[in-house]
Amino acid sequence: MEKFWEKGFEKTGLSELEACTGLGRQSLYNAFGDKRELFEKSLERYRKLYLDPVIVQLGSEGSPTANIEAVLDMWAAGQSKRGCFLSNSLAELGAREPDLEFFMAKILGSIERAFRRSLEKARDAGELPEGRDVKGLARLLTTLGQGLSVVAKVQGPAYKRDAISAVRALLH
Amino acid sequence: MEKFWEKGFEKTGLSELEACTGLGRQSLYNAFGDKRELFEKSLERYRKLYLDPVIVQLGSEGSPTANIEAVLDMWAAGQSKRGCFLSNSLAELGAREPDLEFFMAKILGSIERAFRRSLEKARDAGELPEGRDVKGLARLLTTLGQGLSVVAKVQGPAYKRDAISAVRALLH
DNA sequence: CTCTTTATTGACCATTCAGTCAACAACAAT
DNA sequence: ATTGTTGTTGACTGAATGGTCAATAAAGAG
Repeated sequence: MEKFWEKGFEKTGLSELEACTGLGRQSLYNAFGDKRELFEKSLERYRKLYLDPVIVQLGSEGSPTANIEAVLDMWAAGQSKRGCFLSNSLAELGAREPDLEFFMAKILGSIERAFRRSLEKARDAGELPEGRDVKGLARLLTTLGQGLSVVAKVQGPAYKRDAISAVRALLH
Repeated sequence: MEKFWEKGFEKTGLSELEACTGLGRQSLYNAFGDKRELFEKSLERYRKLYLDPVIVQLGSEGSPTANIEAVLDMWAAGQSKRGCFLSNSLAELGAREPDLEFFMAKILGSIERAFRRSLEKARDAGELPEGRDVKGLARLLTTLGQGLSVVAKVQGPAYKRDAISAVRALLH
């Protein structure tokens, strides 16, 4: 996963994958199928390790608004240069790999849905200002997450903090 | 430019570049230097054709808020699957190509600055709600642009419209 | 026309790529 | 010990990569 994450699908050679897994060529193919399948499994692993916690955080007890803010804090603090494996993959493979595209769309959708549920709870609890569109807000926050991962490649953490702090105004 | 835009740096072979430019191999090297330089020139061309109009729009006469909204409209309407050449390149090459990184950071900075100037004008003209942080807002809008280009790879235009419509609330 | 400079062509280079193959080792069951 | 099965190894394949070179063609200058 790490290699695919930092170098992308195309630029990661099978030899590197052998080296970093410790497995031989054929063992890789026995265990995971071809390179694309291995990539998909890496993406799945990334989801479990880095994206599910976001969804869990959003679904946890307590103030939904506070949960969203906690996620924003996570994003502001997260490591920068590598970006988000999902957004890297979206940008690289985009719509050129149909199965991967479907898989990535699903992940993105689950994040959006988690935001949306939190926002609905927030609205129902009166934590959200009047007149906010929860669907639009959920999509904005999801999009913002992807955007942060991109700009963070060339901008420092202060940049992310400022952008995030600006979007908070929509929650108060 | 087109090939680099839709396929990325790694996945675009020199043979393809020969084909789409009509030039032979050596002519390419005489005219542009190596592949990386050619890529940088493509990025420069993209900036001129697609990013400068945004900056011009933001700097034009009339209500600064309306100008920003016009840019948001452009983003909402823009073509989807290919994404933005800049964000594609940021995600693919990120911090691995120092000269390109510097170049891309400069472009991103010019967009942020254009937003910021518009927002300052809007604030001074009283078009902006009280208490808005123009720097943060400029960075949010820039980041949103990059994020839209990423999610648009797997989401339809309605998705972009919703996210954009949500961020508009910060300008009213 | 002739000479010099510039541009174009296509063959060619070493390297790397993803993927395959057959020989080989480890292991279990009998 | 003798099978059969499973997993591992490393050499190998054909294709494609970015980049170079020498020969040819085109164009400009005297």
